Amino acid sequence: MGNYPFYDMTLTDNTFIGEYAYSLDSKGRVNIPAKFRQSLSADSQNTFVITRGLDPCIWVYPLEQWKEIENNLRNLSSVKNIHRTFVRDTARYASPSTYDKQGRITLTPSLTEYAVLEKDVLIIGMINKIEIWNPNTLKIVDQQNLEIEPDAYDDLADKIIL
Amino acid sequence: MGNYPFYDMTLTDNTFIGEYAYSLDSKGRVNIPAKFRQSLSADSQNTFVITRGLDPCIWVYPLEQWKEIENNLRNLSSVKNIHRTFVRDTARYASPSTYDKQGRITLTPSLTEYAVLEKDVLIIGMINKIEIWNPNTLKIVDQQNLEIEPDAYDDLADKIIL
DNA sequence: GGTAATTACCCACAACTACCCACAATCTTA
DNA sequence: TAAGATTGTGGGTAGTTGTGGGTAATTACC
Repeated sequence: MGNYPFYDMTLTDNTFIGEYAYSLDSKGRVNIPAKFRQSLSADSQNTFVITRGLDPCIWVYPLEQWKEIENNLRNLSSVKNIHRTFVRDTARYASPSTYDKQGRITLTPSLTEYAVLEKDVLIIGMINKIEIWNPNTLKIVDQQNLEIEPDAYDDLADKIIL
Repeated sequence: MGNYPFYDMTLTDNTFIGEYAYSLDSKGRVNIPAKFRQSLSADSQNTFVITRGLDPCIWVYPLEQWKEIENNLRNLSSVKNIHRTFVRDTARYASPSTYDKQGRITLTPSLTEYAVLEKDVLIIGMINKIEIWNPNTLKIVDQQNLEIEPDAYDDLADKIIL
C-alpha cells in the first residue's frame, strides 16, 4: 500500500466495498465488479481464491490475501488431530480462479451448490474479501441477524463509525 | 495539515460546516459545495465515499476519513457472526465517488432511494462528514427531535458551546 | 490412442458511465 | 461599474462494463 503512488491509492490495496447485482451464466461464470478488479493488487495476478463462507455464501479472496491464510495453515501441526482437521476443512473447498478478458471468474459446481446460487447473485465487498450470495438467502440471514443483541451491536458501531 | 500556511487552515483539513441547497440532475449527480471541495484534503484525491446514514439521508465521507473506518473494520473478526454482520452492513452500502470537472459526485440509485431524494436536495456540513437530505424528510426529522429530553440536550450544549 | 466432455480463450453487442463542452448565474476584483 | 473568474446546471459522446455465445485447446474416459 505504502509503495504505490498516491493517485491510485484506492485502486491498489485489496479493499472491497459496495454491493452489486450480477447474473450467473450457464457456464458458471460471474462478473467481478470492475472496481474490485481495479483494486486487486498486482501481486494477486488477476486471480482470486474462492471457497466456502462461514455463512451460506461464497468467499472470494484476492490471491495475495489467501497466501496469508495458507502460511498460517502451514504453521499448524501435522500431528495434532485438531490441527489436521482444521487444515483439511479449510483447504479442501478452496480453489483459485483467474478472471477472463471480460472480468469473470468461473465458480465450481460444489460451491454454487453450497451457496444455493441461481441466476441472480449479489456480490458484496467485505473489505478484505468478497462475498457472493443468493439474494434470497441474504434476505433471510439479514432477518435472522436482527436478533443480535442491540447493545453489543451499538457498542461495536460506536467504536468504528466516525 | 500542519504544513499548510495558516491562511488556508480551514480549507485543508476535511472539516465541513454550513447548509447548501442544490439539485439532483437526471443522471443522479449532485454538486459538492465549492467550499467543501476546497477543504477536502489532498490525500482524499477528489474522492468521497457515499453511504447510508443512520438517519434517512446519505452520508458523504472524505476518502481519507473513510479509510479510517475501513481500518477499524479490517481489525474485526471474520469468525464472530456479530463482527461479520457488522462489516457487511457497513461495507455493502458504501461506494467511492470522485467528483467531476464541474465538482459533482454521482449518487447510486440505491442510496438515492434510501434517502428518498427528489430534485431538491439539502447538503449539510457535519464537521467530519457531509449529509445529503431531502428537505422534506429533514423537516419531519427535526420535528421528531423536538421530543428529545431537553435536560440531556442542555447538558450536552453546556459542555460544548462556549 | 481415439473420442467425448470440459475448460479456457475469443468475439460481439447493448447498456451504461465517465469525461467533455457549453452556458447562465454569481461572486471577485480592479 | 465593468470585466474577469468561479460556480452550479444541462446535455452530448466516446469509452468502459456486463452478458451471451462460438471455437479451439485441454482434460478425462473408454
